[in-house]
Formats: sequence, C-alpha cells, structure tokens
Amino acid sequence: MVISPKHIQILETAEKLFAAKGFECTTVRDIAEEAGVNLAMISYYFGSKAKLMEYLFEHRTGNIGMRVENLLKNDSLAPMEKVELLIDEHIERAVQQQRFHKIMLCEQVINKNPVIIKVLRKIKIRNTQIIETLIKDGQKKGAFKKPVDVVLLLSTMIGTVNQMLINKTYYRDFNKLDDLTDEQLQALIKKRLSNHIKKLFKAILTNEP
Amino acid sequence: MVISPKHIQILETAEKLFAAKGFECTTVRDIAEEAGVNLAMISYYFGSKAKLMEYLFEHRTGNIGMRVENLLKNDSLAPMEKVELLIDEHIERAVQQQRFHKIMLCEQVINKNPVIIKVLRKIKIRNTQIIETLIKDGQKKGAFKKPVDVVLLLSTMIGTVNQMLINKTYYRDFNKLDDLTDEQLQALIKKRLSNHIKKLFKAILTNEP
Amino acid sequence: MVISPKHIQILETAEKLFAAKGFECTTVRDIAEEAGVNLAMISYYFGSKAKLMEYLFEHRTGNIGMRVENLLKNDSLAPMEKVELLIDEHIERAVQQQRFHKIMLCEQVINKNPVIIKVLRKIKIRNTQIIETLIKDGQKKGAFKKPVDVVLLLSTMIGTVNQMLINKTYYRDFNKLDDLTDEQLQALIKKRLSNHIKKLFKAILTNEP
Amino acid sequence: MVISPKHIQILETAEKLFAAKGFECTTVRDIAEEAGVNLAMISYYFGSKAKLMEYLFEHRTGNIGMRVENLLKNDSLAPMEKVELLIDEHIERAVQQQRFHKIMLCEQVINKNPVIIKVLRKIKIRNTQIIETLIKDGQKKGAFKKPVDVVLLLSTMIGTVNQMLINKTYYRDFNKLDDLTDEQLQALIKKRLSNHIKKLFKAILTNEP
DNA sequence: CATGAATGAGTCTTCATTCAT
DNA sequence: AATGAATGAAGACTCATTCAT
Repeated sequence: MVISPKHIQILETAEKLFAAKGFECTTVRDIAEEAGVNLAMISYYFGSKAKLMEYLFEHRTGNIGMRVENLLKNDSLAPMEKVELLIDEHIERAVQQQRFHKIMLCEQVINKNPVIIKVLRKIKIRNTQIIETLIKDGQKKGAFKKPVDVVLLLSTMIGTVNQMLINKTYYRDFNKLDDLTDEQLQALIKKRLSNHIKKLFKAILTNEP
Repeated sequence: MVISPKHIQILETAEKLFAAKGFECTTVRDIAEEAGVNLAMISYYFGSKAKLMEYLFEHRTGNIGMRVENLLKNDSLAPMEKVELLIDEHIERAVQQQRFHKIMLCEQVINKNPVIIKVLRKIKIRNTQIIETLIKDGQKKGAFKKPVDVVLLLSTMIGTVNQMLINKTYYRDFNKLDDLTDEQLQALIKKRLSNHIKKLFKAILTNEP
Repeated sequence: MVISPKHIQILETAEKLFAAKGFECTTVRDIAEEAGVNLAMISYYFGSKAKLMEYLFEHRTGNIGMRVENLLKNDSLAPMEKVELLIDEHIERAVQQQRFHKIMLCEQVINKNPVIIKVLRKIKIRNTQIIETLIKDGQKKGAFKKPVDVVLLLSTMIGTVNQMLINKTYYRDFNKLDDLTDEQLQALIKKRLSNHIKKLFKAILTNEP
Repeated sequence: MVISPKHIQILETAEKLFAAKGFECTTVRDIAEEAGVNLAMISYYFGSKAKLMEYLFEHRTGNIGMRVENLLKNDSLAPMEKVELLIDEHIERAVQQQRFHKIMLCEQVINKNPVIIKVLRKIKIRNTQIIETLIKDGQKKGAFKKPVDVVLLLSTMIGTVNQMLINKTYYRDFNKLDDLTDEQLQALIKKRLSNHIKKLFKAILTNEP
C-alpha cells in the first residue's frame, strides 16, 4: 500500500481520537472532520474502520527495535547497562507514543480484532525474547541472578509505565505539581520512572543493594 | 435501590461481557440473552446501559477495604509485614475480580462516564492514602527509607498485576505451563506475583538486600 | 361503570396532564405518579389509556346543558337576552374547564379515536341546534335578521374563546397586566370576552348599532 | 442549510401527516414511506424528528407578510379597506395552508418544543403589531373607535377561521352542501368567512351600522 | 482520483399492558 | 380488589459503508 501524507494525517487523527474516546466511541465521521478530509475517503483509503486500526498498528509497530538490536550486540556495555538502556528506550517510546500505548493497552484487554491480536502477540514475543537474551547473557557473565521470571519482570516495566501514563493527571494533583507545564511534568515522570524501574530491575537481577 | 438476585445476575453477566468485549461492543441484547432475562428488564432495573455500568462499579467497589483498615491499626505487625499484607490483599482482589479489574483498566484510559471517573478517582485517593499512611508509619519507626514516591510505587503494584492479568495466556505459553488447569495457573501467578512485588517493595522501602 | 373518588382523581390528573403535554406525550406512568395511584390501576380501572380519555370526555360532557335547556323555555327573556346568557354560559364553562377545552381543541384537529369523534360530533350538533332554535325564535319575533349562518356564528364564539384561552399569557404580556393575579386576569378576560362576543353577535343578529 | 426538492418533499409529507395524526402519532417511518425516501434520510437531512418540525415551521413562516407590509404603506386605501385586505390575506393563507395551520393550532396548546414556542410567539407579536399599527392609523384618521382590544379582535379573526377549518366537514353536513366539490366548498367558506369577519370587525372598529 | 448523497442494519430506550399473587 | 414485576412491540436515532458521478 502506498502511504501518502494524507494517509498519515488520517492515521494520526484516528490515533488521537481512539486514545481519547476508544475505538468504538470514535466514529469515522469524527475522524474525517477532525482530519479535515472527506468522510468517504477513510473507507476509500483504508477499506474500513477496523482496517484503519490495523494500519495504525502496523504504522506504529513497524520500525521499532532497530536501536535495541544494535544495543544487544554492543559488547562494550555491561549487562546491567544494557538493561538500563532498554528500560529508558521503553519509557521514551511509551511516553512519546502515549496515545498509541493507551490504545494498545485497551486492545489487549478487549481482544477482538484477530489481526491486532496477532500484532500484539508478535510484539510481546519480541520484547520477551530481547530481554531474555539480555538476561541470559548477564547470567552467563555472572552479573545476574538466576532464575528470573522474564514475563513477570517485563510486566513490571510495562505495567508501571502504563499505570503512570494513565495516572499522569492524578500524579500531578497528588504531588502538587500544578506549576509545571505538561512538558516539564512529562520530563519529570520520565526521569522518576527511569530511576524507579532501574532500581526495581537491579533488585531482581543483581545481588547489589 | 433494592438489589434482587436478578439484579446480581444481570450485573455479573454484564461484567463478564464488558470484560470480554468492552462496554461499547456489548449490546444490551447480549446481556439480556446471556443472563436469560427480557431485554427491557435491563432498562427497567438499571435505567440505562450506562447506569448499569455505574451500578457495577458501585457493586464492586462498595465494601472494599474493611480488612485493610483493621490491618493498619494492628500494632503487633511490623511495617513491612503490613505492606506485604496489603500487596497480597490487592493481588487476591485483582485476581478474584479479574473481569472487573479489566473493565476498570479500560475505563481509566477512555474516561467518558463522569460518574465512573469520580468513583475511580475516589478509589485511587483511598489507595494512595492507605499506603501513604503505612509508609509514613514505617518511616517514623525507622523501618523505611525516605523519601518514597507513593504513586510511583503503587503504579508498580497495580501495573504489574494488571499486566499479568492481561497476559495470563501469554504467560502460560511462554513458560510452557499447558499442563496446569486454569485454577492452578492462577494460583501459581498469584504466588509469583506476591513474591515478586514484595521483593520490589522491599527494594524501594527498606535498606536490606 | 361505578365511579369512585379514585376514578375522579385519576380522571382529573389525566386531564391536567393531557392539557399540558398532550395525550400522546402523557404516559400512564405520569398519570399514576401525579395521581398517587398504582400504575396498573389505570388499566385496571379504565381498561386502557384510550378508554381513559373516552371516560374523561363522558365525564366532562355528561351533564351539560340542563341550564341552557331551561333558559330556552323561559318566555320572559328577550331573544338577545337569551343569546347573551348562552354566550356567558359558554365562556364560563370554557374558562372553568380550560384544560378540557384545550384537549377537545386538539382532539378535533387530530381526529383519531372514533369514540371521541362521535362525542365531539354530538356536542357540536347539540350546540348548533340550541343556538339555531334560539335564532329562529328571535327571527320569528322580528328581533333578529335573517338569514344567519349558524355554524359560522358559533365558530366565532367558540373560536374567539379558544384563542383567548390559548393566548392567556400573551394577552397578559401584551397588555402589561403583570400585576394581576391569575384569578384577576381570568376574571378580566371573561368580562372582556363577554362584552366583545355579545357585541359581535349583536352586529350579526340585530339591526341596532 | 441547503433545501433540495427532496427536502421539500419530506417537509410536505411530514406536514400532511402531522396535520392528520399529530406530531407524536406520526412516526419517522410513516413519513419516510409516504415520501418514498429512506428512513435514515430524515435524520440525515433534518437531524431529528423534532428538528424536522422546526424546519417545517421555518419553511412555512419564513416569507410571510411581504404583501402586508406594502399594504400598510399604501396611502390610497382607507383604514377599513386595509383591515379588510388583512382579513382576506389571513383567510387566504389559512385556507391555503390548512394543514400547517392545524399543526400550529395544536402546538400552541401543547407547548413543548421551545424553538416552536419562540417562532409562534414571534408570529403573534408580528400579527399584533401589524393590526395595532393599522388600527392606530384608523383612529388617528377618525375612522375607528377607541379603545380597541387588539388581541381580542385578532383572536376573533384567527379563532373563527381556525374553528371553520376544523369544522369544514361539519359545515358541509349541517348546511347540506354535499353536492359541492371540496374546492367549491372551500371557496364558499372563504367567501362567507370573509364577509362574516369583515362585518364583525366593522362592528368593533367603526360606528357605522 | 475523490466525494456528496444515500442507506441497511443495528442500537438503546420507552411504554402500555398483562398477570400472578 | 389491588399491585409489583415483567414484557412485547415499537420508536427514534446512529453509523460504517457504498456508489454514481
């Protein structure tokens, strides 16, 4: 399929609305109006609303992991350093693609569109394999404890980040951070998430205090 | 409002379907058929589909925390023991009420029904306050480090559990646990979640290795 | 059919609501709640909502005209005096039974329930006959001109009164009568209607200026 | 809003059915079938059934009064001549737009849709102002008596015409006019209404016999 | 290639009425 | 005699999708 700027425009508008109102509550009309395109164009371009969602998943999950792949091969980094980079990579992407991550979160719960189920499963497998490789490497080098429940550990990383994305506003209120701009708040949350999750991973993976 | 057995029956059917297909994709007809009641009865009992959801939230969040309240007052327990009880309490409830927790998770993302937003906010505040009290107590007794980012810590507990609920099937596949019954798998996940999260909390709260 | 006080109560509540919101927009539930009776009682008492309306028509149109019949026989009154009494009689009843008159007005337009069509027709015939008799008597006595279009004349009386009932509030506003109570306004309108219509009738029926 | 021939077609079908069965008793399906258009098209074109009614009111009340405005300015006409033209104008329009006038009559009684209440009020104010201006002019020229109750006088005109519209069939029966076609009957009624109302107005406004 | 107009299918909701008690 | 619970039928409306142009 040829992807024109108009395709991107529609996809991003759809993403915004899906994240805000959910897939079902977003009408094709909403998307068309918000994106400033003709209503029929969406079916014309993507075939259907469901297919639009699938394209969105492809669009967002297409080119991930290049940097991570290289990271793994880099022998000059210690295992824990690699893990830390992975954590930061995930936080960065989750925050950058907040909307899409929210959509993914819901879609994982709902489980309806088989295509998306498949894409999600692929992502999960990929994620698990990467961290598994990393951990096994660390264990081989004696840097990490064994055994490690990889999925559980990954759940902590992904779950903590998701939960913080969901509770951004609540976090601001509870910690009385009203004077921060959205960008500042986001940066703060990223920093704190990073430190926090790294500490957690260290506790699970290493013997250091 | 009087709650008859039929009310409960409808509520639980609705919960099941909402968790499986999402609120929007579940039609009132679905619920009526699955619950074996007349279509009109749902409006008759609950007023509307949206109200039904609200009643579900009330029904499920109504009487939580009695045990936790008592726990907090018990002076014979060490701070970390209290925290551990809290963790187990949460895991127990989340697994027991998996469906409802999935619904809550989605609703937090979507943010549509104001009544539910309010209920969710109340729950969050309650949860944060409980753990905050616990932590401050531990800090006063010198058992816990300071400072502690309460919301971040809570996000780890809730996020990890949610993520594991979502990935139950994936967890079985990845760890090759096909010979376990659903109950056994569930018990295993509960156990592992408990150990895992306790370890994480210890790493954040205490100085012990 | 036995008419108990509860019947009356329901009928009058129904009348009030039918006049305010129309027959279709008034639900049986509305009537039951407003009347403080059980919902099922209305069907139980009257059979159906349509039948309730029919009973209302019977109830309100049952015992009219006794006074008028006597009036006609009274030989001590001049023809015009009789007509004037008739006019006042009509105004009095229309104002007293405003709600019912509004209902009748709508029902005449809508034409749906055959029973009510019949009742309305009977009333019309009766009214026309009475005034026709009166006019013929006046013509015989040389007091009234001939010919007279009875239905047209009646239309003026009934139409003017109806229109004023409908426009009560507008009449108050336009004539800046805000300081009057509802009762005072009503009395004023009755008085003015009476004078006005009598003048009109005189112009049509007699030769006097 | 763009008004296509199909809009008009739907509006006129709706008008016909509203006049015959009332707004509430007319279903959108009725209108769609009678107009030979798709059911969804009515919402598509007008938004809702209520809005359709509002458009009908706008459509019918939009361009009234041009002729009347000019009439008022014409100095070659005597005050009573102007009044007579006004009466004929009203009769003509009421008979021409019988259906709509019936709808208006009912809507004035029921008072539900705020938009329509507003339109009706505007019409009433306009009507009253026109006739008030006419009458004041006549009074200044010494042609008319004073004082005159404008709303009462208007009620006679409008009420009489309405009542005759409602009772057309009855009028035919009572006066044994079965051999007349509908058009002939209508013409007769218009003629008689005109003479009748003019006579009434003369009686109220002037001193002549 | 792009779109305005149109539509079939499906949704929630309301309501008068019924019926067992 | 009276009623609380229940329901079948029908209503307005929405929406993704289609299709002629």
